[in-house]
Amino acid sequence: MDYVKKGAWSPEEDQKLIDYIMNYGVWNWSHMPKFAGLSRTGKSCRLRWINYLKPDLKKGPFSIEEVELVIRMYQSLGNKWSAIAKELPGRTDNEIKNFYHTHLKKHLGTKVEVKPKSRKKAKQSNQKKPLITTSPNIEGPNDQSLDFTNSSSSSYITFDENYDFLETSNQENDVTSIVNQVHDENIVILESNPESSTSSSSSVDLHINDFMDVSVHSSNVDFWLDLYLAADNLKI
DNA sequence: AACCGTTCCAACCGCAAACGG
DNA sequence: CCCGTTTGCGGTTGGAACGGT
Repeated sequence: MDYVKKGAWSPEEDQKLIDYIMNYGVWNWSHMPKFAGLSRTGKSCRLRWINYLKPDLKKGPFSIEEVELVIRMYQSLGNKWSAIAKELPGRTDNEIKNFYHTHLKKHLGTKVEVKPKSRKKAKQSNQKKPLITTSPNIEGPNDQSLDFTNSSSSSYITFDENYDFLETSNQENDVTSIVNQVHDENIVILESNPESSTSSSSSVDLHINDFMDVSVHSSNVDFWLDLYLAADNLKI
């Protein structure tokens, strides 16, 4: 049985694959490695070409529009990565899947953590306030707010002078119509009224721990997206 | 500087669908 | 149809890079 190389591709292998496909095109993945002078399986060659070498691939971080599209399509299609990829030219199913698992999965529908830049500083300063310093949406002189107005819909969470929860608002998801509120020293759990005008049920958990991490749980995509965009803008 | 835990992504694997003789 | 082969898909993982101690 012939030796078959596995693992990371070398630049030389990449060049052989590119040269071969540019000259002869793709005709049969399982036979072509031999002709291209590659000790790889056809499967490996196909994957390398589709996910990394194809000239029309878009490289670099996902744009806000792409992130939004991935989130919305995942909501409607689930883990149909290839179907989602068809809507994002230049992005591969593997790339979208990786992006989802590394950046979105831990947040979407479960939890968003907006962390302070330095836990040490937060602890030293001994200040019980969120370390997010976007232009505060001031409701009163002593209020502190997390402001998400830099995305299309306005959302904010407001704290009073003791950094206790005051209110949260979202243009599309009116969580101010709260029917249930559980509040202990660290956690505020809010549940919006499922009977309210918005069709999507939602809940928001606000968690403030000793280091002033702020975590928001939401099953609402729009609300989550606001948080994602805010955090992204702040490079948190 | 060394170590260790975490994050991220390229690439693998197994399986299913599609193809074609 | 049937069956062997090829292609495509989604889940998983190995290891490099990074950050914290």
